[in-house]
Amino acid sequence: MDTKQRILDEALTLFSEKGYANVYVADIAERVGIKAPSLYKHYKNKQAIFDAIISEMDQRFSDQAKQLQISGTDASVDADIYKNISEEQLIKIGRDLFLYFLHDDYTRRFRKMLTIEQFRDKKLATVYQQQYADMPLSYQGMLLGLMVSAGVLKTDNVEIMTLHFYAPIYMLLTICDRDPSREAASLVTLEEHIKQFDRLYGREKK
Amino acid sequence: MDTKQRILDEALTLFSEKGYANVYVADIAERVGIKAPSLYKHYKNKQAIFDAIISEMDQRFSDQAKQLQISGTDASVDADIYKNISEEQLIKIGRDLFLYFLHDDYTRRFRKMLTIEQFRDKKLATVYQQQYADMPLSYQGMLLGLMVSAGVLKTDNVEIMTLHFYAPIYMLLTICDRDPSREAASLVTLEEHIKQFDRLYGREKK
DNA sequence: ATTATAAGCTAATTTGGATTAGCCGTCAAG
DNA sequence: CTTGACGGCTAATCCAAATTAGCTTATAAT
Repeated sequence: MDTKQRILDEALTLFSEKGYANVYVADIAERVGIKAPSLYKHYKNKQAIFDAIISEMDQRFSDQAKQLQISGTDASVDADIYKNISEEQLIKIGRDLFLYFLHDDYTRRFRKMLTIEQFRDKKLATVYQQQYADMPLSYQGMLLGLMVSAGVLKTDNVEIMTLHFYAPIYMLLTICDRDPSREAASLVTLEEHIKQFDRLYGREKK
Repeated sequence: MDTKQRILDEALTLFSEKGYANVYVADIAERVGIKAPSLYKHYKNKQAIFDAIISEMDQRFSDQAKQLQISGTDASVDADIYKNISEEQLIKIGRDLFLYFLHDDYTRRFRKMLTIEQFRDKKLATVYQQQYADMPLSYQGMLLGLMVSAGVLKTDNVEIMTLHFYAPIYMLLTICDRDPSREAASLVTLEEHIKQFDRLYGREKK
């Protein structure tokens, strides 16, 4: 990774831990292994570093959205995948979503930074909203909707069902962001959550 | 309210909107209607203002915890209140919880400030965790547990049931914090959530 | 009445941290 | 081989904000 990119990377790490205002350009430089004034060979000023992070994020997120769109259409094409989905597979979906959000380095740092900065900038609030509320809900909603069509799950309100699926995952995620030592316990809870979800919405009632 | 208290109040408002580092003592002073140097007649420095807010918060929260403890014990004494609880009453419980968290001025500002500062200070993360995750879960868990005992709700895992009740409320709350214009829609969703919750866990399956 | 204290003000002062100036070595293109 | 762009450095400089100094007024206690 070249210096210009490493600056973004280290800056993002620091911003996600302390917030923009509490990070000194000297800190960023030190982590990159250069002196503060050298940063200015790459970016006009501190704000420009932040802006570059945001536009990189925009890029990644829109790429990702496209990917989801595609895999979304693909998924609806061979919807019969979901006909015979098992509880284990449902657990896997939830667990993968959770662990991706929690461990993917970029995602995790972006989310934490957005968490800190969301109230200062309406745009950031909107990005957060889309990325961690609206988009997961609509994407998961589509998947679960397929399962409803396939008859694996049953409900007359897919939206609320999706909320019931995703909100606990989201909440556990914010808990682990705040205190990573709770990850193990959260994974157990997550699994129980999905089992219960499956029992509640699955065709067979016990 | 005397000046000393008004300083805390205005500082909290500003901290909850911009975060500690982005608030200037001159801003706080202006809102109080005095000049910045006069603040120092009341507090040693900016940090002391923040600390005073935190210790006031500690106080309020521990008072509140005591209250809940008491009303908790009371509630279990006359547990039969919950025998005949209706769907409307369940909705009211969720709605009241949601609107209290969302509109109570102190609670709302504290929560937003904690949201911003949580990653900088382990103690703040812990307070957030207790206040908006663990305590609501244990308190609501107790209430729902009573309803299970009373036979109104049915589950073999009260903890997960409580998560299913509370996590959507929590998520809608963070959505509204981020964008208050979504409050109306969130209230509708909230109501549907609880109706569905009641159907899922209620004794009568439709 | 006198004085002490509280609480405000204006005018410095201090300071931390971002930014700029200007110099130097390296290396690729001509 | 030489030049110019790139990316680094040290040593200023600048500036916004926190904080301090020191004066003033009001009020309450002696």
